[in-house]
Amino acid sequence: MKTLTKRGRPRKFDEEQTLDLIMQVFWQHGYSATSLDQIAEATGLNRPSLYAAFGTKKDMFLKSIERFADRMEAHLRDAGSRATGVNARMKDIMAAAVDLYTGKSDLTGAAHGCLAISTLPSEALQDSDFQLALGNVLLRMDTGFARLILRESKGAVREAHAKEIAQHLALVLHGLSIRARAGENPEKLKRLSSSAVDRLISAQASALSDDDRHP
Amino acid sequence: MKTLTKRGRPRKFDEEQTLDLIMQVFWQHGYSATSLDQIAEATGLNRPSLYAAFGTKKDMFLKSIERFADRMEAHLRDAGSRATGVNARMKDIMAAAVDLYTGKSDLTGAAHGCLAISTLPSEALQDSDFQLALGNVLLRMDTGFARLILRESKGAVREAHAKEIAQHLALVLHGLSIRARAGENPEKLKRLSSSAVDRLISAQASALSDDDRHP
DNA sequence: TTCATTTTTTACCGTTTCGCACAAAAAGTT
DNA sequence: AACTTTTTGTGCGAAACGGTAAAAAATGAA
Repeated sequence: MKTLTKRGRPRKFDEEQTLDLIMQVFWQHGYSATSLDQIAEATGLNRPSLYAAFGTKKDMFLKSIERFADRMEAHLRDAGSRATGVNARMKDIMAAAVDLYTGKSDLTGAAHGCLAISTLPSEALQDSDFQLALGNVLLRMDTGFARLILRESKGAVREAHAKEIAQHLALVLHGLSIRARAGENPEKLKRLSSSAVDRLISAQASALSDDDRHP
Repeated sequence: MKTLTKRGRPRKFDEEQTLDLIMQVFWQHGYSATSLDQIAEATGLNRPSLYAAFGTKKDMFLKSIERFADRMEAHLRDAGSRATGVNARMKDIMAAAVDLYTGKSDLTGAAHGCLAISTLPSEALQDSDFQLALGNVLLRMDTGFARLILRESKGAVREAHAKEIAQHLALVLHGLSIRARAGENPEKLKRLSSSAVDRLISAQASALSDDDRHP
């Protein structure tokens, strides 16, 4: 049994929601352009407290990325669990992603694009940990989409084929993030994602989800 | 008539190829993580000379972006001028982009992705000039692709439709840049781009280029 | 040679950066 | 009340940052 009541001076901040604040600073300014003073001001803490709780600036950034990836996956998984059929599910997922990218989600209130796609690439070549983190985000997206396609097609689509479609969808999603970061209109991005899903999935319609659409 | 022979001490560097070197430093490290000392070392010049010739760090970066966009457009335009039919042309363009992104082009020797897509997004929210530059790059890509589709379809595709397809292709292209920056395999990326083009364009095959494929 | 002009070079300025001592403060424990 | 433990606040310090002033060097013109 560990101690239930801690010994020393109590913290005046919640670690989880402080990490949320840290994440938002990185989300807005990227890694290199973010200073610890900015983070200190945004969280109301001073640098030694931050360092004690989260480690170095790099540690904070990687923890923010992982946290973002978790939130993002939950957000999209939730959005993709209502409609029926790959096409409709993917449209919902893309629309939810655009909401998140353009600040209509609860994660942040501004049009920041995807934290990982917006901030990791510029750092990826000077620190292999960042490049690896970026690769992990991509892989997570690929496998998530591929699983959705495989599960929904009930064996009508081979695994290699599903992986390919999943990567096509991921390519489009990351392109959407770039455009959101450039300040493009949310509704326009949603229309764009919807038509892209139609083109990328409807070609496989006969093999995928005719059952769902003509029950 | 202006003076043909300049008056003062002659420069010991060529402005054009020096800007190429500057561009490569930004391409590798991004904007914020690049220091003027790094640029000075890469070019063999010292900071005052750089400042006199190219202005501030921000000026150098924006000039690098514009230069890259010009080079990129020429590179892709050239690649898309050999085959016949939208599908084949777009595949060639995508393959040429992957070559450029993975260091097989003459512009650089390493897998850096797209300079604009890799480095501008992380800075776009703190400086509206950077966000504007990003938007310009996207617009240039969109209109370039749309023009190719319109020209190749000979009136069989309405302009709004062509714009939409062009944006789909641009979304995919930017996704490819992210993946190149993450270090993914060039051949894998080319296969991915080829199948994506097939899916995005073959749906319009009857309206687009049946003539070209069944002459 | 002497002067005017332009570039290079050296050196510096004020700021900001990140990480970390060090001591004060706030709690539980004895 | 005295001690232990943990966090907070102040502040340092060595380095890096972007930008520029001032001097030295290299050319053409007079």
